[in-house]
Amino acid sequence: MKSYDYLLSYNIKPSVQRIAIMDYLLAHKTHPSIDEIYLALCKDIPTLSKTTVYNTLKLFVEHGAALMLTIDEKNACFDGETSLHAHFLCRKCGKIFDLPYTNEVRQVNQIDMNGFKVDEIHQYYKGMCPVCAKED
Amino acid sequence: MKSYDYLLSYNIKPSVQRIAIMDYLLAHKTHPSIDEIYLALCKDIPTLSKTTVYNTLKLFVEHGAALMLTIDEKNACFDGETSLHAHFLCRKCGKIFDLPYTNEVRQVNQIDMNGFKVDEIHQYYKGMCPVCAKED
DNA sequence: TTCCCTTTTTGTAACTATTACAATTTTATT
DNA sequence: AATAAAATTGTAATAGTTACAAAAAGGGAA
Repeated sequence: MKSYDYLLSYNIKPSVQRIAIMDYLLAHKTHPSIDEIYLALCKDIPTLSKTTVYNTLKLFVEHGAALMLTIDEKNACFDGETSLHAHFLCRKCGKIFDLPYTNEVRQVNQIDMNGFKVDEIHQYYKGMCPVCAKED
Repeated sequence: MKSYDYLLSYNIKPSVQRIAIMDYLLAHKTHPSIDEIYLALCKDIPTLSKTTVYNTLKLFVEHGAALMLTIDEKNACFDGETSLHAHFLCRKCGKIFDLPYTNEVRQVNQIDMNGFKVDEIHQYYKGMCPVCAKED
């Protein structure tokens, strides 16, 4: 019941669908898209609607329980790991990797940069991952 | 004829449409979307097709003459300023602002991070801009 | 339990952004 | 002027996302 308590800690009322989606996010650190999550969970919850996946992830993001990544212009991707870290998109295999965060700006909560109130930071890198680079 | 030579310097063959689009990008540092560019240029080039705007910006990005921003999940935005800088999206007014780049990682060209070959870096902030923050 | 109210989920349809593609137009070359 | 190559255009298709109303599920109070 890990996801159950995790959701509660973010003030999200647990439900079968919400727990399943959070379970998936916490178990699969591959930054899955809506479609991936939907297709994977359909097997267990045959009545699952894609709209629910959309609604639920939107809810998670609003409550800070997940991050939405826009590093891949094709699909929004989601990350259950909400601590400060960077992302790398491999142009060849399309996978998204976690990388250490190297920015001077580190505090996400309402820090003040010349009057700009920042509440969310993203650090995106694109290029080729070690495996794909070796294949070249 | 600034855009003309600018395009040539990126090995892009100039055309009426390409020059108009690059002119717009260089004159409007507001990170416009495809639609904004299309609607703005339609007045001058009534035959302009939205497909051309898509094709042209894709070409610009491939040649390094422009950047595609994915900070706003709704629309891709484009930036004629290709030097290293960060972007800030205001959640209230939706505008995108330039901010100084503060990352330790500074070299875009094929630097090597633990085997990850990076060729593009994005630093995105979200929150509220000074003007909108004052209105609250 | 049953009734009633609220929340969540679902499915369809609508909408929007983007891409594919073939036809047309323009440009460059001989 | 004729031809080939490149660029542009318009339409149609695709894909991702959202709106919305109906159905289902959950949660007290009588």
